[in-house]
Amino acid sequence: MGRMTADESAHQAPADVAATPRGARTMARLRAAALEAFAELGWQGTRVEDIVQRAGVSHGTFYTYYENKAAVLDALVRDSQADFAHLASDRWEADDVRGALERVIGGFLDLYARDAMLMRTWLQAAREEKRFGALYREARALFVERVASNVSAVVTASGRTSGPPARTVASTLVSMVEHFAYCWMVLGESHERADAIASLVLVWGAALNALAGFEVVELE
Amino acid sequence: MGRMTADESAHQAPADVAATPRGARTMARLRAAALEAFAELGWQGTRVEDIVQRAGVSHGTFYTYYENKAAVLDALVRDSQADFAHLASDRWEADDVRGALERVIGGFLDLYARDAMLMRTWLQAAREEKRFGALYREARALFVERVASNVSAVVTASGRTSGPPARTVASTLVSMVEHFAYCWMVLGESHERADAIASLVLVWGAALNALAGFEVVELE
Amino acid sequence: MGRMTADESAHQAPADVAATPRGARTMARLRAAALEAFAELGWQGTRVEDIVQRAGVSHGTFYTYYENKAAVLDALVRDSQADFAHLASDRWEADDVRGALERVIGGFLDLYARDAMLMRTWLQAAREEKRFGALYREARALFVERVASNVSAVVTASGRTSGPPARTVASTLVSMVEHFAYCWMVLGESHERADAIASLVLVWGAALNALAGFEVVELE
Amino acid sequence: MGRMTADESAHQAPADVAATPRGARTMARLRAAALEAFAELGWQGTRVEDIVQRAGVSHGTFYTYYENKAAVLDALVRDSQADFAHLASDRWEADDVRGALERVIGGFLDLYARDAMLMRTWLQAAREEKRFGALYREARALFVERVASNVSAVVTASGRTSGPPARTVASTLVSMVEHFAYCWMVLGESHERADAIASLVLVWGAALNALAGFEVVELE
DNA sequence: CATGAATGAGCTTTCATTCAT
DNA sequence: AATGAATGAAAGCTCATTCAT
Repeated sequence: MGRMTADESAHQAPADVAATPRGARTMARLRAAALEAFAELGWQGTRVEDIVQRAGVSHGTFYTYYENKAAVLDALVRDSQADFAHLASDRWEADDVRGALERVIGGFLDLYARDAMLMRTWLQAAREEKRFGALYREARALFVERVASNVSAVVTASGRTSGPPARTVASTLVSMVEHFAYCWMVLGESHERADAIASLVLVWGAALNALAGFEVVELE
Repeated sequence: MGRMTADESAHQAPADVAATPRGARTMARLRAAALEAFAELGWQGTRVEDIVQRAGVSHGTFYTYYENKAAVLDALVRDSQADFAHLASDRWEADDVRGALERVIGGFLDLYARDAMLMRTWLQAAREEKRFGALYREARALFVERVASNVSAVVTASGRTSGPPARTVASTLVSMVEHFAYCWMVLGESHERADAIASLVLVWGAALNALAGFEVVELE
Repeated sequence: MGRMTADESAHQAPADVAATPRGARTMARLRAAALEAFAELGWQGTRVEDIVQRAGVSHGTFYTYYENKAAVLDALVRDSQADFAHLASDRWEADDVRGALERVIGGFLDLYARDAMLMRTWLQAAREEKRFGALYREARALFVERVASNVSAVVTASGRTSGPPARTVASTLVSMVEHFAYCWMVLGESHERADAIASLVLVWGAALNALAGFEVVELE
Repeated sequence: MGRMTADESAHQAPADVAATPRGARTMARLRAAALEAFAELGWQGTRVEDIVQRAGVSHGTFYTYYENKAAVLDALVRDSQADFAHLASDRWEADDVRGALERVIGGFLDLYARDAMLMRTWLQAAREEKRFGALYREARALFVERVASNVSAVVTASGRTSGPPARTVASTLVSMVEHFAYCWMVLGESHERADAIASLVLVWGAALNALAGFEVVELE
């Protein structure tokens, strides 16, 4: 979901610090250590000290590569979001909407599972640092817009014109997947993967069918 | 949604400090000042200093009434959640499921609108303070459980037995309303109230119909 | 010499922190401790820690009264400069120019002796902090301007019109007294007070006589 | 003015690093870069990083040539002061004292103008680093002593014996020229070169005449 | 009940200097 | 000779909380 603006990526470390293999190795260790620390201690709770300890480097070295802990998180989130963005860009083929739903929802949940700790950290940071809040809104907006455009296509094809705006519907559907994933994988609500996908596909499918006025998505 | 546990309410101010009218007035001013400060500065950004300044009392006075800023937020959230809990406890009558959906969804959005700044603060705090995280999970669990029980009743009445578990479906539906409300009223995503309710009722209704296998909720 | 501008005094502690006698006492101790620390350790060498240790208060207390070490120095310098400013404002009476010179030069040297360590600190700070550099230029400009105006009066009375501008002459004379005092009392150059005054008065007097074309200042 | 003591020059780079043409070039670039950096950023404000960037060499290379930034400044100041020392060593011929004054004062101002940024840096450094403070006092002492000896000669020739000691008078006169030059060329006080020389020669000349008791220096 | 001065632990960031390559 | 990654000490400032008045 989304992509950095120039401003947001402005705080990256100079490209040349990792020019040597040694530098690249240290940078990678700092990244991994940061992820680990964020997972264990949370965004707030993580001090630069916690990162460098896990990376096994000195305090000062951190600042050779990242301006501050926000810069490391930024780098981590940017990579993760690139993968999410792929999902959003898929078009739903009219003859296999169900398949499209399964792919986008399943893919989303899988990525979320992979990056759950990162998502948690990002959302923690987003509550307090404008930078990450804006990034979140931007990433979400992209997702909502792509879903809205697919929903629109389905409804238009069906000939229906009434009903709530596709953007609002898309916003509710995206909210559902996103927050469900958060509650499941970050807060620890207990669910089976198969049930989760079945539920989400059922709700999305039923909603699309209702909007279209006939069975666009096979639910049985 | 939810209710304090003994442990969480343990840090209330001594009952007697607010016994006098003067004490009660000071306490009320601190509450109002805290809400205002949280809204303006966020959970992190609010210092005890910011609260007492707005309340027009001295620094030390704060601690006469509340143990720390978490205690004020706790009190504010507790009151707000009592209202949310009412919504969750409604049973959906079989002959007017649509009406029930509209009441619970509409009521939720109205309460959320009233307390949007408080919700924001609470969620900020929940990301970093165990106390509020637990409170959030508890409140949410209550809601999910009540919705699951209503969904179950609808499905059972229809005679269907297959499909995803009611608890998982309920979790997705509750996630949808809750996060949509957050994105709309806290993050500032732009929506019309009527469209919002229409969308949410449509999705919930369609999902219930799909689960039940026939039109439990009239959608036209 | 000179007076604070609004901007320069902007960083003063809030007036009310020293409202109580206890607060006033602490503030005075911090001032005295700062002066002592500056004298011993120099501007650069003095850490807030050095000040609070000498004052016998905790680190945090310092920041209740002063924003940083520059703010204490500002306060100290402001008071000192008020005294210097008095000297500069004297008009030289035509019938006792020598007396006027002795008063202004002697007075300057006495004040400088009293505040030598403060002057040293101020000048150290002025080399690196714009705030104090500007303050110094301002204080000096006031002095030069007053001297120039007195020199002008003497020359005009004499009927002479040629010669270098009074402002330039005043600048050289003020430089002489000021830097001589610095080298003597700060750098430790060895001089007798009587010789110092005799030399300075001799040079100023001779210069005035030369400008006026006859003996305005009696030198024998 | 002045010359290094063994101790102060002890920290020179090993003689052989600049033995090769390449080494000599790098060293020269570091010198020039340092001067530039000091002028732009001040003594405090200049980091080794700022110097090597301007010189286009790596961080580590700096330490091949100079022990630290003080060592570069030391080298720069040493060269500059050699030129000042020439001025001080001139004897004033009895039949052209005015010419001697014009040469020494004019020469001083010209050198000061050429090296104003270096003087500023040196004086900044002198306020905080003993090494440069001592160097300054030494350079100044030499100047004062030479002037005192010339003043003495003039007075002795005149037959006068009373009056303040030549050393004290010389100290005031040297202070005047030096600090006037600083205020003019470093602090930016506005003066015309001709007026500056006229004023300074007038004051020195008048002082000498007063000491001698007759017109040693023609002032009209 | 109210006041507000005092405390001090805690985290961030900078940069001179070293040294393995 | 040159490189540049790594080091780590050092200092500033904030703010929740206490407690004497």
